[in-house]
Parts: sequence; C-alpha cells; structure tokens
Amino acid sequence: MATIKDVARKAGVSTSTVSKFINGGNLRQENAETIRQAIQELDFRVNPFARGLKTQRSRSIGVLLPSMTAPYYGSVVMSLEKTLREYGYHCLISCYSAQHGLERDNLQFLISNGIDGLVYVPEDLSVEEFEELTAIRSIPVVQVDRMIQGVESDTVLVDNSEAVSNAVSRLIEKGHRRIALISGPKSVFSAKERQVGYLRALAAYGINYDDSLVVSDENTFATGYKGFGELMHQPDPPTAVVTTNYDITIGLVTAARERGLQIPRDLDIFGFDCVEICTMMHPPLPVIHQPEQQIGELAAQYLIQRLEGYTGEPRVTRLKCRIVAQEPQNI
Amino acid sequence: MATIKDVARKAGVSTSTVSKFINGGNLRQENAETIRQAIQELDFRVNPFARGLKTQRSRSIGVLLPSMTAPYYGSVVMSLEKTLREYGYHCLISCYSAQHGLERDNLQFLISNGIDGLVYVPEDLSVEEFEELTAIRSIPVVQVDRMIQGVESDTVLVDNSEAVSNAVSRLIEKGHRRIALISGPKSVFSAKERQVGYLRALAAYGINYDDSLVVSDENTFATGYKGFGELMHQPDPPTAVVTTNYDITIGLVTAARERGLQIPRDLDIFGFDCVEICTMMHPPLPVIHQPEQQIGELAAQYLIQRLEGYTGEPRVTRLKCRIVAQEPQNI
DNA sequence: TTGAAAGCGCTACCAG
DNA sequence: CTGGTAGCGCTTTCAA
Repeated sequence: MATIKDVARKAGVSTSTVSKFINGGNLRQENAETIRQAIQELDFRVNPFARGLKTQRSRSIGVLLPSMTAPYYGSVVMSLEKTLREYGYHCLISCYSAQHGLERDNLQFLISNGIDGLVYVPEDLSVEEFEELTAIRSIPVVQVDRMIQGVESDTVLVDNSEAVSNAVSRLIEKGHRRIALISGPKSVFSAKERQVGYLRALAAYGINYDDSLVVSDENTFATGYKGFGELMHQPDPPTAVVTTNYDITIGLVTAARERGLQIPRDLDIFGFDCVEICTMMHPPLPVIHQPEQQIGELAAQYLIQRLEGYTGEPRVTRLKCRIVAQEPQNI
Repeated sequence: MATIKDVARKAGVSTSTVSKFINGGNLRQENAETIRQAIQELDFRVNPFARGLKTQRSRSIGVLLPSMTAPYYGSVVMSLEKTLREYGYHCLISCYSAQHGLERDNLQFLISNGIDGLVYVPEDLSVEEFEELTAIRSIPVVQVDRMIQGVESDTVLVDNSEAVSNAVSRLIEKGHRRIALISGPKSVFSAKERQVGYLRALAAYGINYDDSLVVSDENTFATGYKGFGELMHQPDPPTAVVTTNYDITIGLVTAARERGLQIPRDLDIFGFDCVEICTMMHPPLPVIHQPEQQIGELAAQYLIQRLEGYTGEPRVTRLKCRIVAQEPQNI
C-alpha cells in the first residue's frame, strides 16, 4: 500500500502538496501532472482510516431498515442514494429483519463505524435506548416511515391514517358495508396509524366496527393469504378488504384468485404499496401509493442540510399518499 | 468525545493500560474496575478511525448486491450476517439496483471505506475492472450466486442448469411436450445457466427447441405477467411454464389466475425461489428452492477462513437446489 | 502488570 | 503556491 509519503517522494514534492492535490486545491500545472503520474504508478489510494481520523468524517450515511425485501424500502433507498450521491455521500445499509436485538446491535455498529449521518426506520427501540446509542457520536438522524415517539429528529412520514381512511371511504361510497382490514402488527407505528384510518372512515359513515373483520399480523404474504381464509370463512364475510402492505396484498390476491373469486365482483380489494403490480392487473386493483421517491429525496435533503450545519428545529413532515385507481369503466 | 487519554487520566493509569482493558488483556482487578467506571462516566467509545488506522481492520464486511428487494438475497444475507456476527463481523450492504455505473462506484466505495472482506454478486463488471478495484486494498472476496468468469476467488453458486433441467424433466415425464421458459436476461450468469438447463432437458427427451416458448427479460413481476400473455396468445401455446426467479413466478401466477386458468389443470407452472408462497397455494406449486441459508453460511465461512489467514486455492462450490413439490394426491 | 513512546497515514495550519 | 510540522486517537512494542 503506497502512502501519501511515497507519492510525495516520487513526485519530488511535500506531502502537503500531494494532499492538496488529492483534495482539489490549487497548484502548479506542472506539479499536478507529476503527482498524478506518481499516484498512478504507485497505485496510491487514500487510506480511509487515516483520513477519517483527521477529519472525523467518512462521507458515508448509515441506513438502518427492518427488512431487506420490502419493495417500498427498495424504492426509498434508491432515491435516497441518488440524492446523497450528488452530494458525495454513499449509503451503507443494514437490516435487522425482525431479529430481536439486531436493531440495537446494528445501530450501534453503524454509529461506531463512523457514519456521518443516519437514516433510520425504527421498530422496537425506546427513546432512551436510541438516545443512548446516538449519544456515542453526535450525528444527524432522519427517521423515515415510522418514528420513535419522543425522539427529536427530522422525520419523513406519510399520512397513513388519511390514506387508509380515503381508501375505506371509497369502498363505502361504492356501497360496501362489510369492509375488512388486513394490516401489520399493532406494535408498529405505521400499521397502527393505518388501523386508525380504517376506524375513522367507518365512524365517519356511521358503520359499526366489527373486530372479526380485522386481521393484524406480520407484514407478509402469509398474513394476506391466510387472512383471506379467516375473513371469508365466517358467517357474514366482508365484501371488500383493505390491506396495508405489499406482501399482504399479494398474498390476499393470490388466495382470492385461487378460490376462483373475481376481483372486484366477488370481493373488492384495495391494495397498498404495489402500484406496478396492481395497475397491471385486469381490472387494475386500486391501491394506496406512497411517494417513495419523494420520501427518499426529502430524507436525503434533510440529512444534507444538517450535515452542512443547519440547526433549526427538527422537522416532521407528512407526505400524502395517492390513490391509484384506474377503475374499470363498466361498473 | 472522550478519548482514551481522558479515560487514562481519570482512572489514573496510562493509555496503554486502558487500551489493554478495552481489548481484553490481563490487568489488576482494581485497575480494571477503575477504568470501567471512568469509561462509563465519560461515556467513552473507541474511535473507529483511529483504531482502523492502527490495525487496518474494521471488522466490517461489504455486501454488494444487484437488488435490495429479491427475497433470495434477503435470505442469503440474513444467514450470512448471522454467521459473520458470531465471529464479530458486521455487514455493510450496498445495492446497485441495475443502475448503470453504480456497481462499479459502490464497489469502489466499499473497498476504499475499509471493509475487511467482500461478498459480491456481480453483474456487469469485467475481470479487468473488478481486479483494478480490488487491487486498491487486498481483501478476501467471495462471489455469490454469480461469478465473473476469470476472477479467482472463493465462489458459492448453485447448480442452476441441473435444477432447471430437473424441473423441466419432471414436466416432460408428466406428459408435457410444449414447455415454456420465462427467465432473466441472457447477460446474467445465473439466468444463462438456467436456460442451459432448460435446453438440456429438452434435448435429453428429444424435444425440439421452439424459441417462441422462451421469454427472457428482466427479473420482474412484469416479465412473468406479460410473459404469460406472449406465451398463451400464440397458436400453439405451452401447457407448462418454468420460471427462474421469484418475481417472474408471482407475475406469471397472477396473470394465469386472472384469466381464470386453473393451475395445474389448464397450465402447469414450475416456480423458482418462492417456497413459502408456492407451498402455501392450493394445490401447491412445485418450485425450485435454492439453499439460501447454506449459501450465506458457506460464503461467511469461506470469508472468515481467509480473514484468518487461509491461503489455499480459490474454492468454487456448487450447491444443489432442491425441488419442493407437494403434488396434489389426485392427479 | 504497567507505562513511555513511537508511529499508523492523513490533513491543515502557518510560515515562507 | 509550497513545505514543515503538529497532531487526530489508538495500538503495540519494549523496558521497567
């Protein structure tokens, strides 16, 4: 491993000149050229540890997620990375996949590993735990998708309850009265809010809540698939179902199709998070669409502003979801 | 940020003693206790840059993937992380999501960011590009799922062609003669191998290859969904389809169900990579199952052996896929 | 068992 | 524009 010293020696200049060259300072054309050559010949690369030790910065952003496989996170991260990259930052992703203890452990590792900022989708940690960990090194944090109540940081959420409430309202206005909900675990911030939206819409239309119409479990294909069975095998099954997650939606649709149900004739379904898929179906499934790109971009911007020294109050932004529903014309 | 010096001063010992404490050396009970207290009171944490500068190690493993959302990678990474964690390593994941140039850029960042080892699913890079990048710092690399032909590194693959060949053979033995294939892009190592398996099985049974029965496109839901239309709307449509990827399978099943086809009566489908989902269906879809856990674990072991100094020849291991097919009893 | 001291490779200050 | 130099915080000899 060549060091900056080797380069300096070979180029016949001082290390500080080389450093200046590396970091884009002004120097004589001639020197620049010699240094460039020396660097190439020695195949010199900046040692990230040494640089980090000096600058205490790594130009890396930690991204801590609950799951690797949700397309929603995939999209958010893609747009996040894109924006951060424009400012010279890279993302280091870490997932805790519902493994107990990993959320904490991975967060700790990211932070002690020298990230300059953190994008965080929380699940289990308490305010105290989170603050203890982030106290290690003081870096800007943006919470995304969910939040730990009480943690003061920039936060980018969507209006979960409004989105689901709108979906349910649409179904009610189409004449449905027995509308089911299959959602994620009650312990998860976003799932809880989505449940609230469901209740709110029912209340607004004076429809009684029937807890046999609500399934709440993990955000998986299985939940949607089995949820179908639970819901439809009761005496008075729902005529419509709202889901709150990608995998649940696919699971539900798979089960419904498998039993030969026509959607929406036999069962109306309102999906979540899977626009490409839902709009591709015949007829298209109406679906709640989160603005993933915008979420990622905003999170990146908040972070960059903090990294550049912005010190205003924490900002909590709720973006609106959109309903994508190309209803078939002949209802 | 408290440093080791602060701790030393507060505890009334030298920095080297503190360092020894941190790294688990032997010291007097009494000193250990005082240091422990000082560390706690000052909330001291090791500075990763300083440590890295000295040791040139970070205890982090870079994981470079093409996609964040494929459940296959999710499973592999989960098991990879689990094993690495037991040896005190953490994973830093980076995805290039088919974005041109990101594969190279992210690889470069990971390497110059001080990872101790790399788990890599390649796509576009040539041997030369890869070797230039990995020459930056010499770290062990394990290729997974795919390989760059000519790169000498430990590699964990599955026997793609055998797996698909077996699946196709089963269909042929059930009496199918027009068997379609919907697979990923020909440019991708694993997709190519899977296509070879398809051809091989046809040849083994003396069935002529018909290129109107082969769809090759991105590894997405859309490919499976649209592939259904392309295949079924021809004069002499297939009676069975083999897929080579999770999303393609789901897309195909969705399309088939949507047109009211009974699986397997009207169209037999052999899925890939989605055991949980396929076995849950009625009747269960037979499916090619990759040993994700084993792949992750083996990759981790190979890496750890290298990190611990093993210098034998590069090992290229092909694991077997398994066919999971709980066929309905009443065929 | 402990401590003094020498760097790891880089950046940034300051003087020239 | 350039170079000398002082550390960044830690680990690791080597002596005591």
